[in-house]
Amino acid sequence: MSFQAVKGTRDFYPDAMRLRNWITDAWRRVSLRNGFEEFDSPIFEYLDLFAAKSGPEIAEQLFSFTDRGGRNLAIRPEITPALARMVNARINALPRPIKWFSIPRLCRAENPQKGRLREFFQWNIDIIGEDSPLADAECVFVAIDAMRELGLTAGEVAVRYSSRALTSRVLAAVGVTVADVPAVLAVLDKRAKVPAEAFAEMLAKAVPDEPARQAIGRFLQIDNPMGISADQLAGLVGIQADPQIAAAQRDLERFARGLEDFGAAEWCRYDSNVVRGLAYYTGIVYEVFDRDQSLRALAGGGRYDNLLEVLGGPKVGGTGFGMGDVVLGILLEEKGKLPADLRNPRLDFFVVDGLEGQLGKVLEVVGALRRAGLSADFSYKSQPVGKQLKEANRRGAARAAIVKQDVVTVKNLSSGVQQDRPLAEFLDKPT
RNA sequence: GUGGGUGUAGCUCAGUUGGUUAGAGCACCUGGUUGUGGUCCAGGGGGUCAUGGGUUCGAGCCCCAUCAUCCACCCCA
Repeated sequence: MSFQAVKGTRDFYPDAMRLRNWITDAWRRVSLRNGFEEFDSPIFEYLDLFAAKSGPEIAEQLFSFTDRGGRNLAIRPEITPALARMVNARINALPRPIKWFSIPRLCRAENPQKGRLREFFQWNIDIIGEDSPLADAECVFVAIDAMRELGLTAGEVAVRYSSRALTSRVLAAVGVTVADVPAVLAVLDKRAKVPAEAFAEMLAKAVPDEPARQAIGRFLQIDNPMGISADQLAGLVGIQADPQIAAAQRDLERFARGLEDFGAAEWCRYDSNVVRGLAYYTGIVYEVFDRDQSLRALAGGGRYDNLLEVLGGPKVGGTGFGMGDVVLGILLEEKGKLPADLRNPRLDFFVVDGLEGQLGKVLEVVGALRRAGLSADFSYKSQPVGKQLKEANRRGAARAAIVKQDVVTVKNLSSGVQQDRPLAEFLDKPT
């Protein structure tokens, strides 16, 4: 009888674990320096929490089960509902804006393929209780800050953003009913992913009215809706000017200016094709992509002003993004960004028995080093100095401490330089 | 759920129209050599050739089924 890891899951052997930590450590570092606090939630929740946010169909796409008390539970496929739940529970006590981050382990019952597994880690950055588009801009800045931290450049990844508020209002203005807007948005989301004819066909099905379709086409051509007035935009599309459209434009404009002030503008551009699926987004939305666009999105996010309310809280808006470890890992690997020294664990000292037969003294030295906060290891086997140094080298030790009668020879294993020191002194002050 | 590709050692892969006890490199273990390491040499462990059936005198190789995995579609919080 032999077992293997479940479909779509990964074992993290030490090599892979170092890589995972390298990424999550960077996420954590970046979060903290941008003023975010870490939180976490249980790995399973009531199924209804996810169903309330995403509809009952979601149950098919997550791992759910019934506990012995008859409760319907599910492993979290995302952490945002839990975030909303936690914030709602203390909404009046938390100082705002609430800037929180998390690096949860998530599971989704989908078929695995490139960049998509059934279990993964996802970095989440959220700002709740701040309506200004500057909060959205700050989130994008944080995403870019992380890209840079991991060694990626503006030539390798890009952020594409748009405004769901603007797009929705324009659709309404050309005559798409409120009920049909989600379906049309779903079609727009396909624009860059399917051939032009296929897109035209899908759009014709969703919007039977020919003039309305042409107006939508004109809107999609606009590549700088924040650089023109509401009247100009209305004129270009062929619709009536609308205060809500003007408001959405102003938000986009403040968002774009914020990105510029943050020094992040070169990473970002407006793209009307960005819609973000059928999610709960209400305002600015964005995705981070590799420039070659050979992979899935590295991250996606946007503003969600109704989510807390939908989950039983007050109408407090939020904005944020999620970034998964899988696609990011593939991109970093493909671009050769993984640091070479991830191959070896760091070891400050490897303690060598220089006289073969005084393991006790070796342990004494190892203990002293470890108490001093240095990483140190040794060989269990009694063997010649040469073999021990071979092991030290294999273990990636920076230095070897060769213990003799009353002397320790400290050898730098990269330069080969070595120096004798009295044992007592070394034990007292190893560095 | 649908379609396609691939399954031989821990990893990357050889394996001739089907022909004895299935191989290499890397990794691992042991020993030797190098003044105290990175080199080099020798040896070793490890494979029911994914699984089950079939064809054949004979199957890693051909056929069928199953399973796994990868890629794409659906979906994508």
